[in-house]
Amino acid sequence: MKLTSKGRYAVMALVDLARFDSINPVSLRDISLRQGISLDYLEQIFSKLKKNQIVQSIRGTQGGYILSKKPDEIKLTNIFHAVDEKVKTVQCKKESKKGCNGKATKCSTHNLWDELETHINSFFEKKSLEDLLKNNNDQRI
Amino acid sequence: MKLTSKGRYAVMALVDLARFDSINPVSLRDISLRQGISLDYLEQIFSKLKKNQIVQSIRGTQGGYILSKKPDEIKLTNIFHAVDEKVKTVQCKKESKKGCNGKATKCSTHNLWDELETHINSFFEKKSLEDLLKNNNDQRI
DNA sequence: TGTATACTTGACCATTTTAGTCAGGTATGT
DNA sequence: ACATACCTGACTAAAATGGTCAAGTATACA
Repeated sequence: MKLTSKGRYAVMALVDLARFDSINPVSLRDISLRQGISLDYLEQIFSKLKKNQIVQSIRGTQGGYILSKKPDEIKLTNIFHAVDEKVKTVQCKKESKKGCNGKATKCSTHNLWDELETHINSFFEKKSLEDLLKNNNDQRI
Repeated sequence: MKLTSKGRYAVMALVDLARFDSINPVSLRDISLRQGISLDYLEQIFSKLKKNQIVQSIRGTQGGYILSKKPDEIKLTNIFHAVDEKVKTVQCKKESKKGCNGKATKCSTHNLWDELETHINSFFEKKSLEDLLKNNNDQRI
């Protein structure tokens, strides 16, 4: 299962963006400084967020990024998906002829991981950027 | 967050054990053959399961391992904890003087990971080995 | 008492993933 | 034209993963 800093950074950056993009586009440089995330790494992340239509870019001086949708329309599941944070627990290779671990049948834990993924995904599908914004109103950075 | 093959193997091995240990102790060799898990790796895993009182070992010929408790008393959370599968999503270092990412305050996603961990743990706390046994009655290996 | 079985421990290692860095671009507002 | 800021791809150090290998120790049983 993958749930690492990349996903966390993506969420942090978008929360930052959501707070400031109503006036001007927000440059990655600003996000980098405010959130303490490497600029180069942010660029990689935003490249993916853009491909997935979560943000829009505006080039040139005073350029930057803005959200493509309203914060309540951006679910965490969208964000994680965009940056390749797969909520995939363990690989019981699905499409090989063999079942899990080379056996002819499913391993005894196969269904378990399916259930777990559903459980986790339901969490991320409910949560939106908007929810996180509310949550952090009194925790100014 | 970590949820990898080690945890999956531990669960698979214990399901195997639960099915066969009522008659004789089950040797790791048998589990290795039935489940397709390396014997050497199983030994590492069972060393930890033993330290955490999930299994007991019986040495010598005809020796092997047996469960320390009944399958319905062994929750998945116990198993994962034993083999160091921490359901720890991302490190926002808790006890450092600095907050997350070197900032003075919590990062905007800090609470999120706490909630997620709670969400996942509640899943594992409900599930027991017994549940998995039932689930696999008609999926003989 | 010898021997096979099976647990026990610790060191080691190849591969993959992670979390970036680096070096160049290109586009655009002023 | 020039500063700003996006854009892209290659590269990499460090850590985690998923094991292997070697050398034991304990016990049952013939």
